[in-house]
Amino acid sequence: MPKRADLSDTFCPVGRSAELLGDRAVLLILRDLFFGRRRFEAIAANTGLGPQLVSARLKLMEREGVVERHAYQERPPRHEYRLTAKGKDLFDVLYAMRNWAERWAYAEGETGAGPAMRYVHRACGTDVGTSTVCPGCGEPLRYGDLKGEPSEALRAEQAARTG
Amino acid sequence: MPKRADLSDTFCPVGRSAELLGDRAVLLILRDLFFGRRRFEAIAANTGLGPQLVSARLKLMEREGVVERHAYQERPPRHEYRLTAKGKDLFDVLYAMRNWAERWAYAEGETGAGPAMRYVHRACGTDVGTSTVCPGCGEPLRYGDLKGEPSEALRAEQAARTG
DNA sequence: CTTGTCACTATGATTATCATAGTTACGATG
DNA sequence: CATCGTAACTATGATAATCATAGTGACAAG
Repeated sequence: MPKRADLSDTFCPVGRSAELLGDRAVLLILRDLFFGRRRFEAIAANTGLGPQLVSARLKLMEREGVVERHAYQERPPRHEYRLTAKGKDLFDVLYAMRNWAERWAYAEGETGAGPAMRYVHRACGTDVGTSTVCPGCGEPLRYGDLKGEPSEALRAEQAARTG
Repeated sequence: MPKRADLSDTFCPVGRSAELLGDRAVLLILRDLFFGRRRFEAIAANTGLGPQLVSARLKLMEREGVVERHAYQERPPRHEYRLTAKGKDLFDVLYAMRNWAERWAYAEGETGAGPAMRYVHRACGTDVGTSTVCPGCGEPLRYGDLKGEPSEALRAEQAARTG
């Protein structure tokens, strides 16, 4: 491809987000980071992306300020990647994607009974379904408010990928 | 590229969404459709994408059931593209992207005073800022509840692109 | 001193994307 | 009736991103 058009200076907010988020690899890496996977190899294994692509995208995300590279030990040198505040604030986007998929992207009963990924509001214990506001207590849902529990099908799939 | 890994059968909901939404062109086309642009040429002009790419993505989106091709006149044959219910339900994703960008992707005062795109809750007239719940009346915000008003900077940019 | 782990980098084949130009179907203008 | 204009595309060739696979550097353990 010739260099794709740059959207980083458009005044449209969706355009600016699309520069970073309009990329499969970035979305998958973000998903893993939100899920608590911080190490390079773990992300590469679970996403199924090649190490070159993971490396390139993590560098991009670091430049964009959504992740931070952090040494968790010196000898041998080992690093992990953490979401910054700007990165954590992408939770709403990923959660909206999840909600949409749960509503539209599965065949009847494909994940057994219930959603592929169940979320419970920590504060009140309510299963939030696919709402942006807790159906129990009415509070808007933010990053950290929810406890996710993967369905049996999803757990099995992840186990197969990560060995 | 070699054929990229297929995510349409993963059990992860973010993965399933990423298959469609992890693509700049799809996001830009969705943005335009939400904004009321339904004609092929209008979308191509405003997004800046080539007609080949717009054509390919609209076909993909039709296969995925998020848009419908609709003839609005017979002679000469003219078509427009409309969001289906499944497509309209992507509003939360685009809105979350917009909110994130408004909070993080602009330099101080870059769009003048206020956001690049202002949204007002139709039901109560409150400026919703970057919330998912109306700060005035507390209602969750859905597609159709909001009236968008582009900033002067954004209006000028769009006018320049669409001639 | 060989094997193993983590975090990458290098290489080559394949394919998506862009810019530009061309096509089809018609209506309107001169 | 020949040309111009518009909408909605399709065709072509150059360029660049992606994938699979293999390899590197730093260390630790056996």
